[in-house]
Amino acid sequence: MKVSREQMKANRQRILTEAGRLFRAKGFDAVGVAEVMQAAGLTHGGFYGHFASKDDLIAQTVAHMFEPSDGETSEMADLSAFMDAYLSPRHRQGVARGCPTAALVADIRRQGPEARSAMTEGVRAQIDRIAVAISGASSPDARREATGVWATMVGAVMMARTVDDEVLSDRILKDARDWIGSRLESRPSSSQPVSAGR
Amino acid sequence: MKVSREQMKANRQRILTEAGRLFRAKGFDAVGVAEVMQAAGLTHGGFYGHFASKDDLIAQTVAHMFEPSDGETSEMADLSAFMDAYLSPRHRQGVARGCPTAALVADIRRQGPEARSAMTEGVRAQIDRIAVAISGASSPDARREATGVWATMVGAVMMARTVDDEVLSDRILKDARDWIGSRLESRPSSSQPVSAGR
DNA sequence: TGTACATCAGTGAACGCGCGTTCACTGATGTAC
DNA sequence: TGTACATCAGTGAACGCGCGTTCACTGATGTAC
Repeated sequence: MKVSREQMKANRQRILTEAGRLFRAKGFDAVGVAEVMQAAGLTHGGFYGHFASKDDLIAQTVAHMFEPSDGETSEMADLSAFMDAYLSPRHRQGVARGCPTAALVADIRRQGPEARSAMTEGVRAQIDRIAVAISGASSPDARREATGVWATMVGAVMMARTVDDEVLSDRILKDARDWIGSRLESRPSSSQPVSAGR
Repeated sequence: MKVSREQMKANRQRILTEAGRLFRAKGFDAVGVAEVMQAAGLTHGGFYGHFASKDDLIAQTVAHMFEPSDGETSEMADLSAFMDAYLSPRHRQGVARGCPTAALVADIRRQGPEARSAMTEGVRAQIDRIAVAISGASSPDARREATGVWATMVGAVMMARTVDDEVLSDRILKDARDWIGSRLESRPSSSQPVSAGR
């Protein structure tokens, strides 16, 4: 049965949100269209009223995940706190609601151009935010350092998630945090906020 | 038709090698059993004479990729050269023959226990090798630093591979290299070799 | 404001393709004599 | 050493399941009058 235009928009948002969760948790291939629709409280047949194909859903979901969520500014309030949260066991365990970059960099490499370009902008924006948080502006020098910081964070979380030994996993997160910390603490730093994507 | 025992062993090795290439390039899901067998010069029907299932192939391939190849020692000859090669456009482009960790961390997270434990040992061994290369021994302090270095390298290569802007991609590799370099150069360092796996 | 009707979001059955897996068969290997 | 035969690695057709996609249908929405 037909639903109101607002309801339809809400349904579409719900599909994107649930797809974001499921894709992060299981990867694009392991999540079916029917599963996404069911998670959104709909049946699979209606899918093609919202999206042209599964690839289209993937591209739009990636873009959606990188859009700053409502409460967020594009500024990083407290770089140190952000790093603590990012490199925490809690974030390691919460893949489905965690950073889309750490969850999907590898998968997006094999996706279409829209998905890749959405992630590219996400990476660029994140490096800029960290650069501003480090030095107060996005100068080339600050971006250089921000790139190192961001690469370390993403790499550490991904390894910590794959490793099957919790002691090693905890150690990876902690060591990465210390490694970044000792590198940055010798710097003049102004505190600014960051977001990891929704 | 039956083949000699040696031939059969050689076939099995070829299957593992080709599977390693294909899995790194496309991920586990996108590569079929038939495709692997064809790459090894065989037909798909013979697959189950070598492996119990596709999952079994995945587990054994992961283990195989992390075994040091014939010429390699488990020592890292020159850490600086290793980092240069690892964080190079050449390695970024050669996923299929490149580092299994950078190619498959994300995919292995969703695989069975055997695959995960093989990768865990691979990560642990790599951190130890880097620790030895940094400080001459695998002390806790050295491992702490080695973990930061390795996380940065893996994270940078993964992001450089996904980003669709070659300028940004090159910059990520270079900035990560500089970031690590400036961090390590203030340290007393003895040179020792590393391998990235085959 | 109320009524009649065209629109169209969502439903659920069905289709078709690809892929993992099975199996009867083939013919070279390698062993028993 | 040579021969007969049992073994078994590899072949290719076939099966069945899951998943992306299509489509005829339903019934609430929202517009025309």
